[in-house]
Amino acid sequence: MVQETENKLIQRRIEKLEELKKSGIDPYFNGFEPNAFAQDLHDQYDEKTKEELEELNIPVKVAGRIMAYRSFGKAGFMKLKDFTGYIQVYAEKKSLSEDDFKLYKKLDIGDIIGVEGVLFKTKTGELTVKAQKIVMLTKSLRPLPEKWHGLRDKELRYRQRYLDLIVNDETKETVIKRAKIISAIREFMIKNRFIEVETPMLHKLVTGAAARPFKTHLNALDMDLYLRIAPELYLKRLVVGGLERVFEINRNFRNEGMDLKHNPEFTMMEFYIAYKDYTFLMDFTEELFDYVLEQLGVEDKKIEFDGKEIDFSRPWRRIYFYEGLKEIGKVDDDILNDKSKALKYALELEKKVNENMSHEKILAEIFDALVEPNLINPTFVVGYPVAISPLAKRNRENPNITDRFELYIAGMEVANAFSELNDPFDQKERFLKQLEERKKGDEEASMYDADYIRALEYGLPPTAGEGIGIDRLVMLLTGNPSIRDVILFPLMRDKEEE
RNA sequence: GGGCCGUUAGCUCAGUCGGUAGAGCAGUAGCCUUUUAAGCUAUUGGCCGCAGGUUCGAUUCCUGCACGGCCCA
Repeated sequence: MVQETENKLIQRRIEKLEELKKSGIDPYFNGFEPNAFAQDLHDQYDEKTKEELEELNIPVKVAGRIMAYRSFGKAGFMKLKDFTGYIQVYAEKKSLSEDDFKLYKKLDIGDIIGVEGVLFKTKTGELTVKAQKIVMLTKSLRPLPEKWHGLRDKELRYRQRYLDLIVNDETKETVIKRAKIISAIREFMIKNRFIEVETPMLHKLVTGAAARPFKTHLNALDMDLYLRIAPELYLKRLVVGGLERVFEINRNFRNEGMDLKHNPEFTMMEFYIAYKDYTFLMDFTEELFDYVLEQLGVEDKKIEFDGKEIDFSRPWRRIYFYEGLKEIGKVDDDILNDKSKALKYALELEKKVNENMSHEKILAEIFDALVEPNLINPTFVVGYPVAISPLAKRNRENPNITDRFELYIAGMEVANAFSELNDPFDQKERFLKQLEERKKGDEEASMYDADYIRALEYGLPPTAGEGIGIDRLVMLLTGNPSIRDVILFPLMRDKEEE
């Protein structure tokens, strides 16, 4: 329900809109094209002196939203915002037609206008457009948040992101930086001869990660489907098909809780490269980050995140999973060796575990609680147990662990990678093991994918694959400790409205 | 899922030891031709998140609910 007073503020603007129409002005006029953007004008002319600008007498056409309006009788200033930045406009009676001056006096903060005029510098040296013509382009009917404090309410910022973007420049900067990060990643992949592909979002089977899926239904075929939790098996099918270097940057959907680090839909890059193994991926990941940091202009390889300094200088720390538990988690040997002791310990840590879980899965929960938060600088955790790595290749020396790593930064899991299991017999066994886990109540366990086994029987070359959580990477590089601040429209509960 | 905190004008926030509210900005009416959160004068604007309880009386106290934030799982 629109509040009574808000109604009045809107009502007043609707009246202004009607007045405009009456005086023959189209409040949604689409015939004005700017020939300059705010930031470009500053870049080109900020260095020029007042006198030089007067001499040059440069005509410009700018357009944007009115963010500030300061008027005194027969003249005034407006701050106009376009997608590049801000440019000030000076409107004075003697430089405008009578109609345009009248229009100027009726403008509201939030209106989108076009201005034709010449550049000059004010007393205080600010580059400004002296208006000779003002055109109403879009009348704004709702009042903007306050100019000084802006929009602070996180709930409103997420629900009405358009408003957040109008008012809070940091939000726009995060969006732009996110785009830059993704472009840099894409460039790096393409430079390394990867091919970008898109694989299905609608899956018949839940595979490729340990997570609960969203269910949906295709009416035409009366078929139940799942939104994908990972593209993994499709991408590896492509490697079987001879696309030896593929990557996909796209959304995954996981039906699980939401918090600072989780949104039900999130963006991930997965990539696969034939004839390489997981040790290659560690080096490659370091190079990728190097490239992205370079593109962002981070020269010292250090960033600050959530009050912590994070140093991306190479090489990054590498530690075995079991070693991490012992050395960082201070977990005793008998917990590592005895499932019942591990279970008891995990319960003491208030983790959601039960006796149906494998020993390794319980250890992974303990790892989450005790080791993960302490991995601040980039750290590769290597050698995850087979039992919790159903798609990873076994280590040759120790068949109980896999050639797999996870990358942790600032206490967050940022990447997961391994040498791909390409032995169809072993893969079949692992799938069957997962089915058992499912029967025991593990809803996150993988389903059996027979077609994928068939693909492996044709032959998957030795391949290394990795997934990198893009949202978390963007969080790190933009300094936002909440995933909701790097996703434009994070999922929100419905709020009762009208 | 549990704990703590928040929800008051369009926005940012005060406040009421229980007697139905206030500022700044925005708006409106004036004055003002180089402002930078422009200034000055006057002024409009409130189901104090929703529902119930206690009370002569609740925006305030209690309970429940909704939404959000933080912490834990």
